[in-house]
Amino acid sequence: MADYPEFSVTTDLVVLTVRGAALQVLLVRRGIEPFRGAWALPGGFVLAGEDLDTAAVRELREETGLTAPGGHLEQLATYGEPGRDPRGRVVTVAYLALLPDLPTPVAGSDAASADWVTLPAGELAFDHARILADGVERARAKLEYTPLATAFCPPEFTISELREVYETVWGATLDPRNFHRKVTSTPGFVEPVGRSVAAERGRPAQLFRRGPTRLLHPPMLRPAS
Amino acid sequence: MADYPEFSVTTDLVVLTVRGAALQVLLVRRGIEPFRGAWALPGGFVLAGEDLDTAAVRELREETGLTAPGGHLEQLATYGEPGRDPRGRVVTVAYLALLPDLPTPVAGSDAASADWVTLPAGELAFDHARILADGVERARAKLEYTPLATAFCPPEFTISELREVYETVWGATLDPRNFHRKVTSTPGFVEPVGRSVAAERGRPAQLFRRGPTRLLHPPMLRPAS
DNA sequence: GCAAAAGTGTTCGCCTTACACCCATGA
DNA sequence: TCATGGGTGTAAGGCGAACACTTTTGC
Repeated sequence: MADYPEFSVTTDLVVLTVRGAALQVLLVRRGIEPFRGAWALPGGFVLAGEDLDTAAVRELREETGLTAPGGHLEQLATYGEPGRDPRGRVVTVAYLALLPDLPTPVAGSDAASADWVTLPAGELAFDHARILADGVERARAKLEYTPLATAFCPPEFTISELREVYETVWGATLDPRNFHRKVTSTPGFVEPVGRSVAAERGRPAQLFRRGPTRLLHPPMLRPAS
Repeated sequence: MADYPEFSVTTDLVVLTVRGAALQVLLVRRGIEPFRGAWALPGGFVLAGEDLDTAAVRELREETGLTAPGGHLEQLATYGEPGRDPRGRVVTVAYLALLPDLPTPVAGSDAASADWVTLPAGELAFDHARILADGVERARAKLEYTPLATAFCPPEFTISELREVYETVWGATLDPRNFHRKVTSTPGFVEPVGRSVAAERGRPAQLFRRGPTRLLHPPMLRPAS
């Protein structure tokens, strides 16, 4: 063991949400060098005796004040190119988090300042632009064959809200009628709550909550580019 | 940086191949403690100044003597649970490699001994059984929507050979006629070489090589379980 | 009633499936 | 000529895309 090089290990988070009609990512302004003042993904060093997943959850809570109830957190990929951090040899295990649009704004507790930024998000510190791009691509792909779009929604939601998530993340427009039928006919995707909610205009929409299925059969199909 | 804990980083490889009608994984017998004498995934420590991908390619070459020409190598996932290595805090970046059934047997150059083991592969050192399971699941899923099955085949192959790869990895039987039509009609999946090869019995089969497509439209469908 | 959004019915065409059938070779 | 595997034709059924149509609300 002593013959081999030592690394620092960090977890960085690609935290995505859908607000209005925009896909947004949680970014922090770096308060220290390197890249002081630049936007970066939230994250930090893994502590001794701490699991990688635990570190990611802790960073998410520290940066956003949330524990992702109803949200989703998964490992994305690991980045370890020798020159990627000027401070030394740092390996970053990136995580992807999908959260509903929470009324609580970001409380930058220990970060200099944190904010939601609409994509595309311009220049980022380190290789975070690439990590962000990988996370967005993963999210787009996973909407097809998993019910993870519900992670962007509150616990109870309408089919239209769910459709807006798909349209925002994919940057496409979907037929409301066929989307409704597809979602409600896919076993275990959503379950009716039994109540309705009045919209600003038009017929009230039924409320649904997420179903038990973790994999969609058949998958939702992204329109041809 | 000095305030944060130091880690060792390794790359471990899930190297899969299809031989005969069996899905096999490359395993090594550990020559040193811990887990001396047990089967383990090939791999080793990342060197100073070495990229993670580069380390994976190096380990693959050192353990198998191959540079995976025509094969496939991708990052799988990262495992960093505190107690997973009794020697200390080790984070392992796992890679998945898909290789054709090479005439060259495994040359265990610096490993104690390496061999192909038919799945399922019993007890493994560390948490390698879980890493292996993750790799097999990734391979099964990727055959659906990518042309990676060709990574298990030699540069030129018949449609029947490709079908045997699918059948072996999925553990399912596929209709030869429909499989042939599906593969040859999916744009960019395979390209005809123009030559044929005589089989032991029956009509000679046309040879194909892999096409340029990286994503299958439409995907190959796994039969309902 | 009218506008607007929710939700249903129906048709068309493509793709999968199942399987009949023909082709090319060795014995 | 027969057995065997390679490859094509074709009809039935399922599903997605498109869109007409009905339902339920606010004004």
